[in-house]
Amino acid sequence: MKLGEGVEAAIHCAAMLAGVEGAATMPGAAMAEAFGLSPSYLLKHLNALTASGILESVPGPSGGFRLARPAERITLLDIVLAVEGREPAFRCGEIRQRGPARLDASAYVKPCGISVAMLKAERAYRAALAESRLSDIVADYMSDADPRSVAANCAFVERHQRPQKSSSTKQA
Amino acid sequence: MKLGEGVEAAIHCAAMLAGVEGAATMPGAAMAEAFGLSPSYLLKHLNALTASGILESVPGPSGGFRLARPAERITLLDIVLAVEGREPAFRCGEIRQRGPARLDASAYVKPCGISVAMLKAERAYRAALAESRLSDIVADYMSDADPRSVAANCAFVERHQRPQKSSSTKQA
DNA sequence: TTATCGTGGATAATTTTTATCCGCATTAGG
DNA sequence: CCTAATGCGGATAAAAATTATCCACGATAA
Repeated sequence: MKLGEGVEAAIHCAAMLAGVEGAATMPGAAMAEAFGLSPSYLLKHLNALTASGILESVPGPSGGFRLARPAERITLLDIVLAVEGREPAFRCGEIRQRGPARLDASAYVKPCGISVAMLKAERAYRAALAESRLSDIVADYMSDADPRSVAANCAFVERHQRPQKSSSTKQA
Repeated sequence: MKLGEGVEAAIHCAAMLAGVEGAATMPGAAMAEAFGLSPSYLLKHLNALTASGILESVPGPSGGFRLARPAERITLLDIVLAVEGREPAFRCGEIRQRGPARLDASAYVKPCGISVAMLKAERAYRAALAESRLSDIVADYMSDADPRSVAANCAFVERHQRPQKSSSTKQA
């Protein structure tokens, strides 16, 4: 059982985007630089977040990414599912009916008890992730982390965020 | 996030072994046949269960595998960890300190909040798995599943289990 | 003594993950 | 209008993990 590295990157990016002001955006290349990641591959994950409605993207110069909704309404589960896909980690292959002494299909209408138990545990996992809001992550970071780190991150965001032309959306 | 197919196989095998009487064993080849799996590869997973102390193995003709302790004291977590390894699914790569503006190491003594949140969810997952006992799985199967399936499985176990020479261990 | 079985290592096939690249559409700024 | 910066999507490749097979070996029941 393993989570791809993209999950870590995606969450860090989302947390960083939570720091950009108003409708401003931050280019994917800047975030790749901030975390020492390959820009082209990070874009793949950011695209996944965009496709899931977690991020918004703006093309063109001074384009980039921003959160599609307030950090209060983005959970770690949202991000994990966007990057890793919505399928459960445990996939029942119905090997119970793959043996040589196969019965009629009507003998297997009830779901496999093993699958039920595994999926139940996975619901607990997702429930816990759903309780972690991005805003909590950011708030804890701001209050708990080393002040130097916080300052450095804020400076980075300040330096790389791109204000947007006044569209109808809110402006900081 | 994906679990290997070996987990499903391992749990089904363990559940089947819960049905063998006393100190009797069941050969890996029989279980591979029962579930339509490649015998050589299934053996790998059964070995992992043996190495973790979940199964016992007996070499020689009329050898095979049996549970190393009562099914009441084997949980799904035991099996999942044995097959998938004990490492958490989320591994913090500390990408927060991999950017170009690295700070002193002392700025990163506190664990990354993202990692903390992810690991907390994983503890919930494992706790849920730890509450599923193999004996529960088997009991539910016996009472809920289609009687034809139960009968077929019992017959299979009956046919393939190998009684052991009277060692000091209990005998059915 | 022989045949059956688990053990462990080596190896290969397959799939997934990670990563790179290029052409395209969009758009801010001159 | 032109240019350059940026995201988007697809194709492709490199790397790693998973899945699968095989063989030589030790153990042991018959």
